[in-house]
Amino acid sequence: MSDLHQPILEWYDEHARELPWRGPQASPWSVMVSEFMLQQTPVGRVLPVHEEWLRRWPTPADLAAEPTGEAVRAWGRLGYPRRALRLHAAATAIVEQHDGAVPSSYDELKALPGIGDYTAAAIASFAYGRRHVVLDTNVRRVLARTIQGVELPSTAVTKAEREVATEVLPEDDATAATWAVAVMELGALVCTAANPRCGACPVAGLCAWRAAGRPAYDGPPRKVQTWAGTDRQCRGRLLAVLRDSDGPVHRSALDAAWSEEGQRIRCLASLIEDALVVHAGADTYALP
DNA sequence: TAGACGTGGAA
DNA sequence: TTTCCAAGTCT
Repeated sequence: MSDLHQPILEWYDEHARELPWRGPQASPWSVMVSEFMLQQTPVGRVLPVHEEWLRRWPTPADLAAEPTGEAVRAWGRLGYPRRALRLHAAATAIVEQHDGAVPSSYDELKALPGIGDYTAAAIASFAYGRRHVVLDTNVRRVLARTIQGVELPSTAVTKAEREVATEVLPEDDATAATWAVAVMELGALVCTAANPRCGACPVAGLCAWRAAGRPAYDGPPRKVQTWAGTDRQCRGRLLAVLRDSDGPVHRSALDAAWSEEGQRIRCLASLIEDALVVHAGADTYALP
């Protein structure tokens, strides 16, 4: 048993946030919806949307029965709206292939649209108490610091990194599942990327990075996301017009949302290609 | 495997 | 004001 286990498990027991997708009352579907929404989106912005989704669509079948456009609209401003499409597609697959119940195995989950390694492990672990290596950015950062002694993990998950995560995973399913969420929570609340609160950390005394004097990140430059003027910004503007409209909108409304014509046309075409937008009629567009 | 893919809050 | 980035996935 790793020396990290007990302090982190005890810390989690005392400091864990109460979130609607946690605890015994949360359904696997609630967990699944939260995991989709939390992919690259902060908890605070997910909270109200998740509540609305679970109220409106308490089961996968409820969502699957809706047009995909309703999922896109209800996604609101969470960002990366293709996640709404994939969640809808996953719900449809669950109805057709799993009798409407969120599957419990990693392999079955991984086969669903929008579910990669992290999300499959997270749902299996958090919703069903299975033992899995749950390797998200928080866990990677905590292990990079406490064990490897570096400020931040590499860009991509390495084999060695996964081996370390496997080695520190508790043996039994229940403890492994709690461990997974506990390490994530520690990374989210204490061992944060920018200003870690080592004074509040239960394993500060065991941390290799702290012992080394908290050396600054010394790896390849991390890519900076440009934003202004990008296709992503343009697509976001166009989709927002449709999302905020009850029905189809005329082309002129989209023209007003983005002045650069070539880019606007290209982005509208890509939104249609992605099935986030449909050509509703002569010069009118709508959510699918 | 590097790049595309939204959004808004914090420093 | 600008930069960074938050529970990733897909191609």
